Amino acid sequence: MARAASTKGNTRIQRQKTKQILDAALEVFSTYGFRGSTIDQIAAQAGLSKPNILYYFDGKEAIHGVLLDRLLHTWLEPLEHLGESDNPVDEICAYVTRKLEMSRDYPRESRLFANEILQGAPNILADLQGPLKSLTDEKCRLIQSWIDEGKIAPLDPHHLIFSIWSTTQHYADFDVQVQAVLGESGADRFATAQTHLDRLFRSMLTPRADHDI
Amino acid sequence: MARAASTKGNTRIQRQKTKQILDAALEVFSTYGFRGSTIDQIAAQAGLSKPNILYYFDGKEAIHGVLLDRLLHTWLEPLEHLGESDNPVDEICAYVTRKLEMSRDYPRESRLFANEILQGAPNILADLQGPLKSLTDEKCRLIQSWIDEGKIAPLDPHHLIFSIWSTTQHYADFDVQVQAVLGESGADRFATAQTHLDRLFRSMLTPRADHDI
DNA sequence: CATAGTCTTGACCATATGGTCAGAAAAAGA
DNA sequence: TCTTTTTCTGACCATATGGTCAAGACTATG
Repeated sequence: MARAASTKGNTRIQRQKTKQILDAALEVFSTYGFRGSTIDQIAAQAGLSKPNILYYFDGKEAIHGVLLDRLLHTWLEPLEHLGESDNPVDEICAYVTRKLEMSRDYPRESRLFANEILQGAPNILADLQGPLKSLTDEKCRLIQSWIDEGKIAPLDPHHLIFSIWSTTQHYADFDVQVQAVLGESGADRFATAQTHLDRLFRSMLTPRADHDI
Repeated sequence: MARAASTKGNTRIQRQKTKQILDAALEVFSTYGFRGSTIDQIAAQAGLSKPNILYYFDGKEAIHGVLLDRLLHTWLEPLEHLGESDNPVDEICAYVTRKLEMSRDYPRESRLFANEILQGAPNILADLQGPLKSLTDEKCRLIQSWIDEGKIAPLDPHHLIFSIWSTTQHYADFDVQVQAVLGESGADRFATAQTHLDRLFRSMLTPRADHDI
């Protein structure tokens, strides 16, 4: 009867099929973007018929919407865990590591997000200006306090976060380019990236004698 | 009569209209991606009729192809200028600055490129594996020589380049997010980013005493 | 100004795509 | 088993979109 507009989850079959569809949709949307994807593609990927897809979801946009909702949650989580610490440099580097691991383990989510932002974030602009901005501002105040205490080198917290996001997500969003440029030696790209990024941010964050800068 | 398959350029009108169309197409493609864009959109943006667009180009894909060709040239140029220098740190930082300026001045080109890579680079994969890889490898050897001479700190040249690309292009590709997070204070985002990135890469590149690492 | 060549467009076509629907098939209850 | 509910599908519809074409409008030039 009356049920959630876009997410069924009562029956066993409903749970299984919705999951199946969302996984297929993530695969397709993250590869071709929203407008570049078709319900038929999603159906084929999920091994279901098109009308069957539309039996579980109210339309192409509804599927996309559910994916974006879940994505935002997943995406914000690591930053939420950036907390108080005796050693802020390690704390931030741990965040970098975590973000890189997400690029390695959830590249589809990263590309879905990138696609959405690239096209002007038509569906998640409010979330960016609301929850994301709030959380980011909060963490920037924390970082600023570390700077004031002299625990990390002085820098612009917001841009530090942008640098972390961009460098780590690059390995998911631009993986094709990364692999093309690295060629044969690209097999261990995430391991070498980990070493590189840790060194990059550690060297920037570690406070040093005044005369160095 | 016989003329270039996709680029007319003989008559004055031809030059003007092709330019007009390419500019409109860049606007549209960079915003909605290839499959998300329609010839009608491009026509509207260019102030021309759809058949008129198709009079100058052999189809949607041909327009996209021309844009990608030009893009690759424009995109590789800054890296080509990374050359010998007494002060490698300044040289690399100048490259960072140049890349950031390109994000500021040519955001559409950056997004067109990002869209193409995100979707698996179907049209430029060969260029990535060929010219781009060659150029990158060459510059990495140069960077490695600087490392060997002790002029810059030891690091992975390829990943250094990835970090430069990602951090600078982020300000074009993810501008919506950057502005959402920065809010009111985002007006001077490119200026503050410049300061931040210069500091970031300078601190990583500057060699220091062994005991520091 | 007449003519050849260039440019432009309204009308049209074929296909792709999002979405609907009536009814069949399968599960779940009784 | 019989009934009810849920799940599934072939056939279908309306629209959007890439692309064509014949004919008209314009431009340069002899």
